[in-house]
Amino acid sequence: MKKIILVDGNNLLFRSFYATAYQGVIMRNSRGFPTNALYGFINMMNKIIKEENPSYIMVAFDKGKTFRHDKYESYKAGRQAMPDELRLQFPKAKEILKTMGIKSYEIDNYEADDIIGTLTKIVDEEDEFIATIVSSDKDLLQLISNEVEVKLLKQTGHILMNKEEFRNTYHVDPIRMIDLKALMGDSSDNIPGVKGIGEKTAISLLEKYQSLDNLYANIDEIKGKTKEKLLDGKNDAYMSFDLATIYREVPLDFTLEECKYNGINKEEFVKQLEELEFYSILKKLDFTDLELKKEEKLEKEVVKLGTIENFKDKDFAFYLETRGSIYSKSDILGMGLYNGEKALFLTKEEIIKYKDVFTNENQKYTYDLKKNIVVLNNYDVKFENVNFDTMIATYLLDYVIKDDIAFVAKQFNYNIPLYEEVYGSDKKPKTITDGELRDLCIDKAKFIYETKDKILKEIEDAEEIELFNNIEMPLALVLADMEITGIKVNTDYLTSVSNELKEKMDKLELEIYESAGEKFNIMSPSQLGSILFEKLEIPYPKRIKDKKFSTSKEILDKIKFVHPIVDKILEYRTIYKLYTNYAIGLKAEVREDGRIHTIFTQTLTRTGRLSSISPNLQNIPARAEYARLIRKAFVADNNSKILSSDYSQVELRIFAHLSHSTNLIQAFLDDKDIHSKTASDIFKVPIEEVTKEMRRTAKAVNFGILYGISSFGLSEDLGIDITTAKDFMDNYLESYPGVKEYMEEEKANAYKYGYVKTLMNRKRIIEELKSKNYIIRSSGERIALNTPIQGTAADILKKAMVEIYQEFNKRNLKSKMLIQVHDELVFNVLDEELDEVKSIVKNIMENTFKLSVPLKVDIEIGNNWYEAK
DNA sequence: AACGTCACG
DNA sequence: ACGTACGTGACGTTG
Repeated sequence: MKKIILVDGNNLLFRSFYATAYQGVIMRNSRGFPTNALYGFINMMNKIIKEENPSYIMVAFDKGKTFRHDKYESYKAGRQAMPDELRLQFPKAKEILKTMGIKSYEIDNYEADDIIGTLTKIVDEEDEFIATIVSSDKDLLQLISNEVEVKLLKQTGHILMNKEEFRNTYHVDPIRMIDLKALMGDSSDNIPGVKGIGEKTAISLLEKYQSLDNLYANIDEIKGKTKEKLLDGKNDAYMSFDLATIYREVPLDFTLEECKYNGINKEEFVKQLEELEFYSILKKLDFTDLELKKEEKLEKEVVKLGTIENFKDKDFAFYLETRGSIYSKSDILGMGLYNGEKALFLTKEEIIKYKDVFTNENQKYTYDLKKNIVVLNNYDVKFENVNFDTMIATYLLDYVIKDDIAFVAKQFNYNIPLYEEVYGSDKKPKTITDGELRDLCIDKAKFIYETKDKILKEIEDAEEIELFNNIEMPLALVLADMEITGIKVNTDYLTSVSNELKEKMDKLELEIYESAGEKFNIMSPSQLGSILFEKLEIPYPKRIKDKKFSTSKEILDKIKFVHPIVDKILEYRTIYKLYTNYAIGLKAEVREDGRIHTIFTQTLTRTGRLSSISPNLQNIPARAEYARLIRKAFVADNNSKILSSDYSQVELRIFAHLSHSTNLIQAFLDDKDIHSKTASDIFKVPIEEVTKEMRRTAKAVNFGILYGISSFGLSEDLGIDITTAKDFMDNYLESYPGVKEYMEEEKANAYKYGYVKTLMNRKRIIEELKSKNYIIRSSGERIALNTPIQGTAADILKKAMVEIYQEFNKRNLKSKMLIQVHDELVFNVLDEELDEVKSIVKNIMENTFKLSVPLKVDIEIGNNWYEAK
């Protein structure tokens, strides 16, 4: 039996194009040719070859308007014209296939589907071949037969759909995919289907009637609204049936035998990959028999090398090259400098030797200033008058930052090799010569220097210059200081906690094995699933999706009364997490100085928040009382206290301000307990009569508002039914006039401009709103509602941090800001400075930004982080 | 490397 | 009808 692989080429190119284009990123080579679709396409073809080791393979493409367009005007009308960036990549894809030894085929007036349909028809009719179709388009599932299966591509990986699998999923034969589409439609192809009928209804109807024809023949058996919809939509249904039917009589001028896989022309393939500058793909190929040319610069312009003298009285850009993903644990490889005329490479020793150039009066520009400060602090190298950081600037402009300057440079058509291309992976590290290193560092500095004005102009145009100059740039210095300072940790305490936890775990483990009647890996969701739901036969409390049992807390909570093992597993997990992630994990991060130095990533989140890594100090247990004890490990220095200051309900206050809801604003002016006040409003009882339960519910409603509410989400969160959740929401909107209008306006503006802004003009582009997919679009709307709130809160705390830092410096205080946790700041405060610091912090945090409601800050003091809360 | 789970705001 | 809350990071298992 021979097997042929049939690939839907259009589908593959579209997918890989939009995989990155959707984020606003279109990869190009150094000549500006777009390459992102080809990148995914080639990787996918390589993967297919590797997985299938095919003897026969062909790739089909669409060509011209099809007979479907002639017949139905609206066909694919909803689809936007193909972007130029994608269209340009098609001919290249076909060239590459040729080089790969893979037949590609297209014929005027037919789509790739039709070509594949015709070939599988041949496969069905003869006896020699079987076929595997590769695509993410479910339409092709109609071609499944005894001889034909579909590798249905998913976001990651794929599902192999054969006749049996299809029947399991849709409860009808594969050919009924057409009938299914006729009923439910397909928005991406503008196939209307029957209005009001979705997948669920369509499947259940077909399960009963098998086909569209039979359904309409027995239409009188159907009652109610569904019948009405079906009758109203009968024409649409038959038109959709027609559109969804793959045409299987395309006049092909070749045989299956002619789709033989010829094998790759390596030399030519390498040339093509080099032209596209796909060095990472090149590297993965095992072409040891070929002499791989190093990335040859196309007539690379020669940069004049200078001496340190050239940088003593001119503005310049510098880039510090380090090796290692976490800069605080990285090696310094050197630094590139560029001043518009001359370039210079400095070794680590030279950086230290010439450190004065970094503190002189000249304007300086870099990429990731904070990294420079932190890494070189150990060598007493300081930085002054660095007023432009490309990483921060492009972050504010909502470019995609991948912590790698090369990634940003690519978006400005600078072809700097990615970190991984230069240094390889942890597993397969690559070496770099001194010359390569020098050129690389200089290229990076050059990129910073040459794009600075352009980027600054973009910042000004986006009205983000104040945010940039007064908040984000100074904040880098604040964060650098926090990272350098670190927080003192009581390691003995962590050790005793971990011993205690280990004991508990061992005990629980034995009890669980006994209860289960066998040993198994408790932390393996799949093993745990079979123990609970198969061996112990605990009924699974939810509809089973694709054969897999979830063992999430949500599920286990539902069945914990059925079997005593469940509670033990929940407890085991809690303790396990505390043990590995916190007790052991944190201890491993303590440096020689007895302190933990986290890294605050300033350019990662889409909302403007910081994040914290290695370790993450923003998710230290706070909610469960037992777990909170971990906080005792974070202690004050000698003669000091830990001071924690946190904003009370900052996001709801911002929401009150943004929505202009007078009722909400008044509640904050009166300093009411906001959740009780909300409870009193939605349950329509006086505030004194609000019960704990009502307050808890109201709190969830308030969260829902901040996240861009849906009644389903609220009902899931509270474990109530959707109608009740909807009632709560309606009552809320009724009680707070203006809120609904505000939310509608915010969404409308987001659609209009394609982005939203915070009160300090931080901008977030929301690509999701352009999606044709309802789910993605809805998610975009929630983002549009939440980002101004979460982002403004981030803005305000960042502004406060900068002012507090500057005030400490001005007064020569020795107390230090240590940690930021989104609405909380943690300080080490010297005993004699306690009163002064307390008043500075409270005053600045509450007054740094004026809203129509007051900002309220609570301050706690203790010997460790646990006590200061 | 991706997924599941769970810690935080 | 669709399938759902917003923003993160780290761990273990599994393919």
